[in-house]
Amino acid sequence: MGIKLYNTLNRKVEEFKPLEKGKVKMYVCGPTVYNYIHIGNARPAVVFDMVRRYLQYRGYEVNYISNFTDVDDKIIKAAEEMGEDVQTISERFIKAYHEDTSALGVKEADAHPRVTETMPEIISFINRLVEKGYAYEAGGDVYFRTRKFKEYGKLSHQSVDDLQLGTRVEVGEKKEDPLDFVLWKTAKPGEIFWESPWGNGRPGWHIECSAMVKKYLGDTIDIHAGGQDLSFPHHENEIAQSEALNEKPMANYWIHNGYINIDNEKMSKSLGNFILVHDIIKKFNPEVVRFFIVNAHYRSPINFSDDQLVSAANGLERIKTTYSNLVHRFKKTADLGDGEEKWLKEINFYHSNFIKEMDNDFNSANAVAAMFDLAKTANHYLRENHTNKDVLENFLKRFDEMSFVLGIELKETEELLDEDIEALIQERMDARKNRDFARADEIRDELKEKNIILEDTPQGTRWKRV
RNA sequence: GGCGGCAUAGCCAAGUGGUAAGGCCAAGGUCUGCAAAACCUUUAUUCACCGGUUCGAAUCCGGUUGCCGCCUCCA
Repeated sequence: MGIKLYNTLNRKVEEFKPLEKGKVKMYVCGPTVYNYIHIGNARPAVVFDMVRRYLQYRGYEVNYISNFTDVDDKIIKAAEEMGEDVQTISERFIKAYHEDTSALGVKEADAHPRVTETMPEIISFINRLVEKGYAYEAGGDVYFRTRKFKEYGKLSHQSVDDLQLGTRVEVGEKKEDPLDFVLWKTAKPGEIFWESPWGNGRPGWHIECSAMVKKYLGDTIDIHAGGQDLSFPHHENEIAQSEALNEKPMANYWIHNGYINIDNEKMSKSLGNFILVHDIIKKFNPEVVRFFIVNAHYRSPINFSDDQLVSAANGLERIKTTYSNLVHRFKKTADLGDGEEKWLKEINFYHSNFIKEMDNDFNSANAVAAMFDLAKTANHYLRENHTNKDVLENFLKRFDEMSFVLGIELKETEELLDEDIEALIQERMDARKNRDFARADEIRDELKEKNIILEDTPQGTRWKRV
C-alpha cells in the first residue's frame, strides 16, 4: 500500500508514483510579500509542510521549493503608500514570513527563490516563448497567446470559450485576445524595472513559477501545490507557459488546499475579515494554531474562530499531558510489567491506522484521531501498577513519529527547577508524609502562583509549568 | 452564464454501499488527604429535504432548498 492523493488535474484520488524512485520534486507557491501573512496564507504553508514531512517519514527524499514574489503591483503600491522602496518592503515581510511560519512549525524550503533573483531565467523563458510563437510583444508588454496552447483549461476544467464570457476586457488593451495574459510588463515612469529585449519592465505574476520550477527542479516535477484560489488562473497559466515551452507535463500531481473562512466566508484581504498570524500567536500558542489546521482534512474548508482554537488547545493539552506522563513514568520505571505483547499490539494498531490515514490523501483529521486513540491507550497503560520500559519506550517512539509528521512538538522544554522550588516540593512531600496537609496545600498554592502545577502519582510527584 | 464545493450531535469534524470515528463542551461516577491528571458511563435509531436504485444508502441516481468558492489580485 502506497500513498494516494487527490489530483486536481483529473479530480481523482490516485496512487502516488514519483518520477524517480525514492525522490520527490515538490513546488509550493509562496506569498507576495507586502504584508504580514494571515491564517489563510498560513494554511498552505502548514499543510504542505506536513505533506513534505510525511513523504520524508515514508522514506522519500524531498526536494521542496517555495518562492517569494518580491516584486509586483501590490508591493509597488505598498511601497508608494509607505514611502519606502520595494526592496525594503519585501525584505521586511520575507523576514516576517519566516518568523511566522517557523513559529507554526514550518520547516524552511530547500530553496526560497525570489523573482528579483531569477530575472535572467525569467527573461530567457519569455524570450523562448516568443520564439516559439506562444508569446508576442505589444507596446513594451509581452503577452502569452492563450488560445495557441490547446490544452488551456485542463487543470480548472474550463473551456476557453466559457472562460471568455467571464473575462473583462479593459479599455486600451494591447492584447490580441482577452484571454491572453501578461508575461512582461513595461515599467511606468519612476517604477522599479529590469532591462529586457522588450524594454524596461518587470515580469508578470505567473511566469516566475514556471521559470523557477524549471531552474530548480526541471521540466517535469512530481507535486505542485498551492491554495485552491491559485488553480485558476495562476496554475493554469503556469501549465500553459511551461508546457508550451518544454513540451512535457509540468507536474504529475496538482494539489490544492481549501480555504480558511470567517463566519463561513473566505478569509481575504479585500473583505477585511483576516486575522494575521503575527497577532493570533500573541493570543494562542502557535502550535495550537497548527494543531487546529492539521485537525481538519487539507481540502476541507475550515471556519476560524477563537472558540475553535480553545477547543484545539484543550485537545492538544490532553495529548501533551499523556506524553509527559509517559516520560515521567519512563524515568521512574525500573521493574518489568506483564502483558507486553498485548500493549505492543495496540500501539502497533493505532500507529498503522495513522499511516493508513495519512496514506489516504493525507487525511490528517483521521491521523489525529489515531493519535488520540493512542493517547487513550497510553493512559490505560499508565494506570497499571507495574510498567515495562520497553512498552513505554514504544509509546514514546510512536508519539514522536506522529509528532514529527504533524509538526507538533510534544516534548516539554527541559527547564531545571530553582533550588528553592525543588526544596519546596521536598518539603511538601515530607509534610504529606506527616499528614500536615495544611502546609502541603500551602506549598502547592505557592507553586501554582509561580505557574508550576503539581500532580501526585504513586510514582512520586510530577510537576509541569503552564 | 460556465465550472466546482459544502449541508453529519450543543460546537468542531471523519466516514462515499454493510448498519454513525475522533476531539471540545456538559452531566454523573471511580481514583485522591484534598486536588490535578486519568479512567468509566451518558449525549445523532440518525446524516438539509423529497423521490428512486439496492437485501442493505449518510454514502449511488434524479429533483428541491440553503450556504460558499473560482471564472478579476488572492493561499
